[in-house]
Amino acid sequence: MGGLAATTLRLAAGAALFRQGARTLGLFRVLSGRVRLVRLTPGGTEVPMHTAVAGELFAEASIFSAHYHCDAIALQDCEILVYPKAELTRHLLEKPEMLWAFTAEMARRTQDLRTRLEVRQIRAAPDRVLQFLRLRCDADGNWSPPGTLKQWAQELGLTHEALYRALATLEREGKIQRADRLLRLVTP
Amino acid sequence: MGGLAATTLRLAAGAALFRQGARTLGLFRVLSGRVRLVRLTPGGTEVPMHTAVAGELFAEASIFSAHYHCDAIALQDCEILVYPKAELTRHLLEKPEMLWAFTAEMARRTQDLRTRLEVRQIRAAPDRVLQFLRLRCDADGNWSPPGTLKQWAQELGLTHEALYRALATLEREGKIQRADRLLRLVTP
DNA sequence: CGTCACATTGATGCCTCTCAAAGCTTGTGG
DNA sequence: CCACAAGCTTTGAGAGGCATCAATGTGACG
Repeated sequence: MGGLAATTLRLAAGAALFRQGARTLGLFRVLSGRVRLVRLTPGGTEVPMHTAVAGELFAEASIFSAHYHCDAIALQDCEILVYPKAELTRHLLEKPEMLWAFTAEMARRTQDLRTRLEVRQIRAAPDRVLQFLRLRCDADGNWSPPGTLKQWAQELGLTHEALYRALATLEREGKIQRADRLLRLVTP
Repeated sequence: MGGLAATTLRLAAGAALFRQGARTLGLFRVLSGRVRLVRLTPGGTEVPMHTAVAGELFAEASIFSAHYHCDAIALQDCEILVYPKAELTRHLLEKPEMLWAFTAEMARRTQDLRTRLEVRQIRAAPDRVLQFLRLRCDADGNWSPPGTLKQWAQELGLTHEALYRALATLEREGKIQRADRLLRLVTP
């Protein structure tokens, strides 16, 4: 964001940058670490909506809302850049090509959310994991979860036990291979 | 969309406006009827991403993509307005306030998708239905499903049997009241 | 070396999916 | 006006799988 004033702040692992219902300050860029956006169901379970990694912008939708609809929780120690809402708004309105890029980013978020929804519709845990891997792995079928398996399990909407078992099953069936943290998809 | 060329077309109930993977034409407005955007899981189940009602714009994300990521299926007989992609792009870039409104609409979509994700995380069918109603009902706690209960069940990510049973359970427990198509939420 | 969180496996129960069958509603054609 | 067909609605029975609770192993870090 060339020439846009911004302040940085630090966030310890597990700390909240903002909570659902809080007034929106603006939006954020992750400089280092990872931040997860989660909603809480009435039952109290956390539903991850997005995980922003280093370099990434997040909480875009908050520009158009007076209050946040999610909690933002640091998964690790983080450095965060803050773009104040008012300035950012002015900035975007003055430079249409910037706004265009911003809109394109939001479109990508939409696609990502739709993919999440699609994956969550698959009930069988092994199939859900498999589909997730298919969508995320590189050309060689490799992928590594960024963070713990427990965190990944939340992302998938499974208990961690279910994920462990699913991975064990898939490996037993020869559909994936595991080497330390690396997962390889064995394509038929 | 003032002054933007557009053509209209008709769509019979059940017909597809476009399919996943097809080249993007542009975007659409529903003049009458209802159109559902669905993705297909590898297992073949349809996952509804959005249901556009009369007056609503849909397939916005397609402006930034060469191919559609969803199927668009008419739930009823429909009239659809088509905005060609190239013209629309030019139009949006020339009028920043138009682009701003467009972006705001995308932000709303994002929130809607997140709500969907949140509701789907609730496993127990009665609780899921209840939460859906809480989010959708009016001030008096009333809501009516637009369309059949089967369609609603898909929207909820439940089998229609599970939905019928959940509604029966909720009514038996006095948490909702049913009168023909109308549902009333009994708040404690 | 002790603590704490993650990783893994076991046993149990509940709930949704699946398959099946029977009322009910709507529309169509004779 | 009635008979039939087709699709929605509703309820039943059975099974499989994930959540839950529980216990143990393992790794990192002070």
